[in-house]
Amino acid sequence: MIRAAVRLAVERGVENALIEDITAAAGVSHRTFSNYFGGKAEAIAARHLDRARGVAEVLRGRPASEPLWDAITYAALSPYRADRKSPDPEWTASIRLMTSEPSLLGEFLKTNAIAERELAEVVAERTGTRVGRDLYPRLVAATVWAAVEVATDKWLTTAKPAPITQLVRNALRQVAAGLPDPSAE
Amino acid sequence: MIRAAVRLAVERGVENALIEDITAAAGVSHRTFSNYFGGKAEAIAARHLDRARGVAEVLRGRPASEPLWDAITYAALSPYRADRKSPDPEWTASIRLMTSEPSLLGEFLKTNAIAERELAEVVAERTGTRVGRDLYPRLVAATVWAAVEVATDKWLTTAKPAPITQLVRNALRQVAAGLPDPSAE
DNA sequence: CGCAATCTTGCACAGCGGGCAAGATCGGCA
DNA sequence: TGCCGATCTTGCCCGCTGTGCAAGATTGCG
Repeated sequence: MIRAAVRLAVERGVENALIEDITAAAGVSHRTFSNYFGGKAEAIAARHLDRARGVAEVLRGRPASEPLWDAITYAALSPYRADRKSPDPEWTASIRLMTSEPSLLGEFLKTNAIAERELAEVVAERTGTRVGRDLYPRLVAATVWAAVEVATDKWLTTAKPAPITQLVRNALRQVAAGLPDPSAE
Repeated sequence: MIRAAVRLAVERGVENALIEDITAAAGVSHRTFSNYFGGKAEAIAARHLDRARGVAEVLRGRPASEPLWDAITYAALSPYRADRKSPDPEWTASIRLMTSEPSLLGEFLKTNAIAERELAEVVAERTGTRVGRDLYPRLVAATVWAAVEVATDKWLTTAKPAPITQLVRNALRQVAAGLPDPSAE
C-alpha cells in the first residue's frame, strides 16, 4: 500500500495520484486506506518514518562504554547499512518527492520531529540528563537531525555527490565540534 | 484575517473553527481567504513566518566586523525585542497551538524551514562560503534554528521559565561551542 | 465447531481547495 | 473631471478528501 502510494506519486505527481488510484493499485478500499493513514502525505512518509525512528532504536542498543558521538554516528548511519549497496532507490525517490512537493514537506518534517524526540530521550538516558530539565539532550538530537538533513539534501542535489555515509559523518563531526566562523582567523 | 484565524482556532480549537467562521469574522468571502492562504494552517502560521524570516533580515543588516555568532545571537533575539515586555501573547498562543495540534505542526515546521533557508544564505554571504557547495552555512542555519526551537519549547512548557531571551542565548552558546558528552570526564 | 475480537468495506456527508468569470475598487493619465 | 487598465474581491461550481457509522468478512482461540 505504501509502495503503491510512493510509486504512483512519483510517476504522475502527487496531485494526479488520486487516493482512489492508490487504493485500486493496492487492492483495498478507499475506506481502509483512511483507517491506516491520515492522508496521502502520511502514507508516502511512512517508510521514512520507520527508518528515522530506527536511529534512536539503534542508539539505545549501543554499549554504554562507547563514546557518545561515536555511538550517535553509528546510529545515524544505520539506515544506510540496511541497504546492500547504494541507498534504496524507492526511498531516495520518496525523499526527493517530499522535499520538493510543498504539500508533502510538512509531513516529512513531522516525521523527523518525531524521530528527533525519540532520539533526545535516548541521549538523555545515556548522558544522565533529563529531557524536561536540560537543554542538552534536545540540542544534541536537534543538531544531529539537522546534520543528517543537510547531508542528505546535499547528497540529493549534487551532481556527483560523495557517498552519503561520508557526508553524514562529516556533518556530524562538524556539529559535534562546534561551528566557529571559518572566515575569522 | 490572520488575527481572526488565530483567535478562533485558539478559542474553539482548530477543528471547530471553520474557514467559513473565520472569513465571516474577518469580513471577507470564503473565496478571498483561499486567494491568500493555501489553508487554515497557512493562515495561522503566517505571523510566525514573518517573525522567523526577520531573523535572516536582521542578520544581513549587522556590520561585517561583528563576530559571526554575536551577530547571529543578536538576530535570533530580534523578534523578541519588538515585543515591548513579555512576548506577544497572541504569538505565544499561536505557537502553542501549532506545536500541539498535529494538523498544524507540519506548517509550523515548514515556516522554520523557509526561514532557515534564508538564514543559510546570509550566513554564506558573511563567511565566504556557498550554500550549494559547503555544508557549513546550512549546518549553522539548521543548528541555530534547532537551538531556537528547543529554547522556545522549553520556555513554553516549563512552569516558571527563565526569560526566553536567556534560554535562546544559552542554547546558541552551546551549539556554537559544540556538544561534547557531559557525562564523560 | 462456535464465538469474540479485529479488520475491511460501503455509504453518506460536510469541509476544503481551486478554476473560472463577473463585478468592484483603485491607480494613473489626459 | 472622466476614462481605462490593472488588481482585488466575490459567487458559483465541482471533484477530492477525511471520517462517523453500521454491516459484513476474517482471524484466532478455546
